[in-house]
Amino acid sequence: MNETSELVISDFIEKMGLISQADGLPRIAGRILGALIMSDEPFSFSQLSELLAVSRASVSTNTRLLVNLGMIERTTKRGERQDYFKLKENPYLSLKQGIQTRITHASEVLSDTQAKLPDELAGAKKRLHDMQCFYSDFARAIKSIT
Amino acid sequence: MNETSELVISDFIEKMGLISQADGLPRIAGRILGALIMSDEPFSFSQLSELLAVSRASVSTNTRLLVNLGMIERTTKRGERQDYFKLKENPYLSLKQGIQTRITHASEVLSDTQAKLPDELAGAKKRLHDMQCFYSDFARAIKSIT
DNA sequence: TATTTTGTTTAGTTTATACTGAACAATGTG
DNA sequence: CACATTGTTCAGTATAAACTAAACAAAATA
Repeated sequence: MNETSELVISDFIEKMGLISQADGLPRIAGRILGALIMSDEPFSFSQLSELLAVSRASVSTNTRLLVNLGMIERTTKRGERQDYFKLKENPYLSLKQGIQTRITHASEVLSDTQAKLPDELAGAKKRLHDMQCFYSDFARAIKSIT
Repeated sequence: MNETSELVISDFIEKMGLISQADGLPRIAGRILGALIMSDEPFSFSQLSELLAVSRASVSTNTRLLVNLGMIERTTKRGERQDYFKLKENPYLSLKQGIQTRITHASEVLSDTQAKLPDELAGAKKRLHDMQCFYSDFARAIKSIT
């Protein structure tokens, strides 16, 4: 591993932190993800803490978050007491599902409201309907991704 | 307008605030959007401030945000000094574009990093590639929405 | 010109949340 | 058993963002 590569990698890790933040996840979660994407071997709990220069508490909470999201998984090594972490096979599947959940919820709010309104409020019902169409198209498009 | 409808409407406005928040926008922006969706007539600046019980400053910043996002537009009325606001014709188009921008940015980070890495790091390049595939599929799916 | 209306901007407050340090429990090791 | 290692939890701090009040500028009105 030469110096240039190391720079590219640490750069990528930081950028993943920012992307993560833009998606509403903690910056550290993104950095952990970035580190695991770049590594063939699983990272140990303390390795992550050192590499990213963050507290063990943050490693604990953010790895759990990513595990719950289904993006990484906890592994072990023979003769080792530490927890290890690696990318899951299809890390983006659950990311997709998370987005779907949010869209579905919005879509429900829209159709519920539409149903509750009297027919006199035709304009509002129309606008709600349009918006819901957009959301269901959106949901369908995402569902189509393999 | 009967009482039940008013309740449904104020309920919807609050829910739009929460949805907006989940999408990374200010709660008040969502509430403004909700109010405009429900109303056939444009709302004036001060009407929004009163209806939603928020400061004029918040109305100013959040309406501007929504105008910049292309979701609402500023209008006027003959003989009136106040600004008015109403939903744009296709409010979701630009919402879609915003998502596309974010995805495109992430995709670029991934391909840039991939390009910079030496071929020895085949595993990392593979994982970057997989992730980028997901993002470009995602972008394509969204682009397909009318 | 003085006053009111209107929207913007800025400085400060409030609120939410990311993050840390330290205490802790569980488990392994000598 | 004493001690070290490891991950979690909790209380507190730091940070970022939403929101407000008040000062402000621009324009209409009197």
